[in-house]
Amino acid sequence: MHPGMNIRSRQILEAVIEDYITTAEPIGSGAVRSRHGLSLSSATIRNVMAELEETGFLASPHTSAGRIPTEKAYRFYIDSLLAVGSVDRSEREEIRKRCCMTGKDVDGVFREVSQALSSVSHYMGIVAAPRFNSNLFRQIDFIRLGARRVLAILVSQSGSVQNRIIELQEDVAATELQKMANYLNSMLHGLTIAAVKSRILKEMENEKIRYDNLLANALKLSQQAFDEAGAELFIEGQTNIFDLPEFADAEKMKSIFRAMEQKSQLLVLLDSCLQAPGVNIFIGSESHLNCMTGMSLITSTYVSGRNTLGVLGVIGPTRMGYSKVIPIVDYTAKMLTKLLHND
Amino acid sequence: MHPGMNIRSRQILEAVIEDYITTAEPIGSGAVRSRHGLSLSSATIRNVMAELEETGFLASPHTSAGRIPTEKAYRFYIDSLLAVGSVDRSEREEIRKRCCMTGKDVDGVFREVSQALSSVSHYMGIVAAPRFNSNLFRQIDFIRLGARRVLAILVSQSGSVQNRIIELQEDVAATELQKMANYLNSMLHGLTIAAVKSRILKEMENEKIRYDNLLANALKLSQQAFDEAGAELFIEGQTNIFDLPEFADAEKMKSIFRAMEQKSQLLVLLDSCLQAPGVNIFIGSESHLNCMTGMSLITSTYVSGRNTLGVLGVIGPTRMGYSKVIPIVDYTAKMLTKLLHND
DNA sequence: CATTAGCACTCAGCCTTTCGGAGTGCTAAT
DNA sequence: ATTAGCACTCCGAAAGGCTGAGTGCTAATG
Repeated sequence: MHPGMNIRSRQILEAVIEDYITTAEPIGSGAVRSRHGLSLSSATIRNVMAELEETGFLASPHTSAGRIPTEKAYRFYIDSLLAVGSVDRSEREEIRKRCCMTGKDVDGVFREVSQALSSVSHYMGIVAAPRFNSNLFRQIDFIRLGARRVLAILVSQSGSVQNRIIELQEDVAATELQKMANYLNSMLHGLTIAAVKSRILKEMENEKIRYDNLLANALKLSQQAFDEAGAELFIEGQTNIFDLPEFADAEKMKSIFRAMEQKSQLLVLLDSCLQAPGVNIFIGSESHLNCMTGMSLITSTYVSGRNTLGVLGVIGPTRMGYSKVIPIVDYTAKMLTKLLHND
Repeated sequence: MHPGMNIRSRQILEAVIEDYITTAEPIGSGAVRSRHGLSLSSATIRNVMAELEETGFLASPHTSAGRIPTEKAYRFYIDSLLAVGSVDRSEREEIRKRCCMTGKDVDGVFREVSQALSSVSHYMGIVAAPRFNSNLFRQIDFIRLGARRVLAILVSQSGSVQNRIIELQEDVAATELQKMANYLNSMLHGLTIAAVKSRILKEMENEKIRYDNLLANALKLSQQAFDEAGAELFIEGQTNIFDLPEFADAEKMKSIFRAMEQKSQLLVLLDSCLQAPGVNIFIGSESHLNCMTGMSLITSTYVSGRNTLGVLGVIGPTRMGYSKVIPIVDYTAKMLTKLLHND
């Protein structure tokens, strides 16, 4: 329980927050009274609201407007007041329907899940694909595209496929490439991609192999093939936030789109969620990203066995419908976990 | 030469168009005179401009504003007036620098080219990847992900990689999958993907094969693997158009983003360019897409040998800097052509 | 002593009015 | 044919006024 926060204050704070979430407009004392059947006069509510402003839970845009919740208020709301709802049948249905893999690209699955999140929540859906690095190696293939050009195809245990084009110094025959792939496949079987990388470096030191032209080349090739790629982030439903009144103004739209364009900052934030299993919530500045001003992020992790694979979530305004969205994110993460489980 | 269009009218029309391209504001008779050193009075210019309005080349937003060019004017400008410039050294440099394949994903190459287009033109870059269908088959691979889940990896001659997750009725061993892939690879070698599909259907009719469980299953699998995927369209630099004054208003931003989200309409338009080699220009409504109101599209095709592979281009406002952008699109298309050429 | 009615006060948002400037079309002079 | 001159139009910014929602304070009330 928060100091200086009796039952009545909590009720009023809750009322303000919930009304503000639905209307996006400052809430006045009268509105609290009429919309929540409190047997109090607006004057009393005004007194309480003034108090809540003093303690930092409410703020007023200007003297004669109603009050709006501060980040502190949302935090308190989520930690102490919020009754987390459940996911509607129809929404569950939609998420489930979209969570199917057959006939899709692996990336396509993540994109689809991201779309599901955005469509059900009406905010932006976001899915960070598993870091390729922490995945288990499954297979490598080299395909000769041209005289000096090779396509490397990497497949991980979870089924992610990456491909890289590699330019060579000299021509290599297709049969040679096949041999190289065979050699690498047997050597690297069952290692994590991270381990693969260090193994390749170690092998390259090996005197015997150094003088075997084929193997030396194979290692050089594979080294390029495993070069770190930018982790993939699927953000969908950006146009959803266009309809929110707080982003009606062109300047704010700009800044949000700019922010979503450079995904690296977001990735850092999402990565930090990998350590914290379950649902995480970042309200406004809690994310320490200035691109997230006025926005909140709800995340959850999807796993495979004991391994945390990745993070997904919803980005919306700070006044987002937490009681609805939290269970949606939770449910979707569980669905994706189930989906990725190869029995 | 256009009827009723003498030298002076052309000069004035050109002046209005070029000024409007740089300022985005209606151009008055005075502005034409002062900014273009014409030895004519503004009154004369006014007369000419009134004439140009009659013939449909200019329009005035209201009585006491200057004139803005119509689509007809842009069309005339491009067909008859425009001195197509060349690409600046520094811009060529940037495009060239970005057009490199090593270490990239195949899709990554197209995305990068799209980014190059947007960054150099300051509008939106757009690249349609080659239609998988018209590509030549190179290789198929099946990887067993789990008891009833198989990952199919398709590689085309050009190096595009597609992967599909396929759910099976029953478990299939990895060695079986290998055999299936071998069978398909030898059968389908050198066909176009379109031919592959019909070949598979035909084979499935074959009585002998019908009763060979392995082969029958292989065909069923491959059929799913070759199921049409949405063609890929890479649109980059959407935030560039935020800075254009004509899209400063929130409503217009919305509509553009909505339009870019559903890429299918654009794909149809781009597909139509596949037939017309070289640079194509669609001014405003010429694209017959209402999502392109007020926007123009400049495209060019990239090829491999005699085959047209795909289309790339730039989307900007109708008042875009054609003399700059046309050579950029042209140059980039040629770079991509060169890039994709496997010697 | 907590609660409430009453009241003066504030201020964003909207509407209206005003006004200047940029640009036009027309006419008469060159 | 060209141009100077002039009356006219109309956008858009600036300024003023009004309204209504909402506040804080005070004094009355149970």
